[in-house]
Amino acid sequence: MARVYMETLIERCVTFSHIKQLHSHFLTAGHLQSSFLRSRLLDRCAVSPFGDLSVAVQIFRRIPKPLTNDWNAIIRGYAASSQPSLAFSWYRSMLWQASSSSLCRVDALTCSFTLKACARALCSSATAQLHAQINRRGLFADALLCTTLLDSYSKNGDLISAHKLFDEMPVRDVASWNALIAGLASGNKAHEALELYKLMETEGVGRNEVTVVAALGACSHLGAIKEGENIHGYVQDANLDQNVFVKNATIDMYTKCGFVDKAFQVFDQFTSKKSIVTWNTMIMGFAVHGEAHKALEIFQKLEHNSIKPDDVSYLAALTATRHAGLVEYGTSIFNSMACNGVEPNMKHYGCVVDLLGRAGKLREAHDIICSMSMLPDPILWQSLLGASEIHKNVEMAEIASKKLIELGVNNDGDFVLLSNIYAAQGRWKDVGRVRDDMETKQVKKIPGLSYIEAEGTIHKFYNSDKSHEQWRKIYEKIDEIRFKIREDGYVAQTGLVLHDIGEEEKENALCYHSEKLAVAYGLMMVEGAGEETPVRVIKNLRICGDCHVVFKHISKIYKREIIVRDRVRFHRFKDGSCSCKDYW
DNA sequence: ATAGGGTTAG
Repeated sequence: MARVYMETLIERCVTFSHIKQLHSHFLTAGHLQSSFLRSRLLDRCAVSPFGDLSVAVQIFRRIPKPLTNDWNAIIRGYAASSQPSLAFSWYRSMLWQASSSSLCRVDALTCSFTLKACARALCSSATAQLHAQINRRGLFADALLCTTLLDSYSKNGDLISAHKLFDEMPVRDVASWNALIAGLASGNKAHEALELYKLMETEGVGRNEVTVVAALGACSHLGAIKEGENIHGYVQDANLDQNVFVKNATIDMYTKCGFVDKAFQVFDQFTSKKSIVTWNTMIMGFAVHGEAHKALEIFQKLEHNSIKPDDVSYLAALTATRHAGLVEYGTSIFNSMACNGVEPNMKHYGCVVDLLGRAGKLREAHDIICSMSMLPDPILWQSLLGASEIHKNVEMAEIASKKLIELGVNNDGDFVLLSNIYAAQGRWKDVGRVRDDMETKQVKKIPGLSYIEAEGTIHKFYNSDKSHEQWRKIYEKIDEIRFKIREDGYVAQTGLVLHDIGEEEKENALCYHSEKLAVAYGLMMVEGAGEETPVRVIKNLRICGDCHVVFKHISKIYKREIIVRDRVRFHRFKDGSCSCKDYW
């Protein structure tokens, strides 16, 4: 039989039994002598979803003198497997073999597959070694291979090397740009990602679906709605909007920028096939905006559309109940997971512990942590500690703190919470002890940071920050706000201040919080704009309780909607109340 | 000939 025909047969294998039949046929017909057909079959067996890597390895072992492509098939299989790091040992064996045989040599594909393994196994040292190999073997001009290398640097978080490589690459195409933009967007360099995206536009480099997905992701991170809208506009102009990845990224962008209704509009008008991620993104979108009923309605629609919810769907639904305090609903969802074939993971536990704890069921939350079959991670105890603070339960707080100390967690927030609980009861001696602990343990403090987009740039504020060029005006604005909200009945939440100092000093310690500075600046900037323009602020930590009260007053007195994205959810202040209904 | 870049998550 002709080789071309056999090749077609390999391509037509869609079950494992096809592969096995073909393999036996090859054996009897002597086709395994043909290195071309052999490596094609090996590749199919090693990487296709219905294949079997261990069988591929068995076949490989029986090859007396494996050639380059036989090795490549196995390395490719391991790179795509659940143990990508095993690809490295195969790569090393191949290198060794190649040094003593003229039948196999490390080529561009070998490097490409091994780099894929580096990206998946998060191994930056191997990435650098491969980089050296690529240079030594004169493969640097290969644009595809260089992009794979760039991607591996990106995924390993080495954005400096990724960027340097990008600058040095002799040939770049759209995929090279995409790899770097995606790396920057997910590596806490979303701003640079958008800069690069805009550079693509000005340099006239063609953008595609992958480009806009990465750029939209950067907007989601930043909450950069203006740029997000621009990209969405481009998506529509360039007819990229029927791609499901693009849709999902767009929905997520509108959600994370605070416009969940707009996100739903995009979701609702999406006529081509939704993926499970589309559904999950929308459920999570409503969940973090506190719209639990809409989130859960969509969660139930999964069933009506005969779509099996996955682990993220459950997490999103649990998140919805968590932010709305729907304890019974949440518990029943949690308990139904295992029956529906989805085992709860650490994040599901995190959600449920928070749900119960926040609702004041501290004992139940504690018991769930203790009943877990896996080792509970520190976040669960942190969550219980946070709930203990809300419900002023010293005993449970001490249990949780003790666990955290045992686990060697040195997070300033935990110490602050504990000291908060003592402070709320006037136990200043205990407060002092916790403070001393913080000193001796050299706990690192994450500073609160809020930022706001105005006139196309991002303005950042820390607590009591005076670095903004308009800081005097901002502080004057805060004085004005304080005066007006006092008339509206505001009383400072001085119980939130940790130090044993006078009331007036406590109030002063609160009033220049980063989120207040950002909101005050935002109010100044939208003064001329219509009432429908909200002030949108993003904070890296959770919003402070006093700021929460203040923003409710502001939204009423200044007739201005304020949208705050904190570390875990959105707060929308309107007409004197917040979308979280004071439950957070 | 065979290879590269993408979405949701406490």
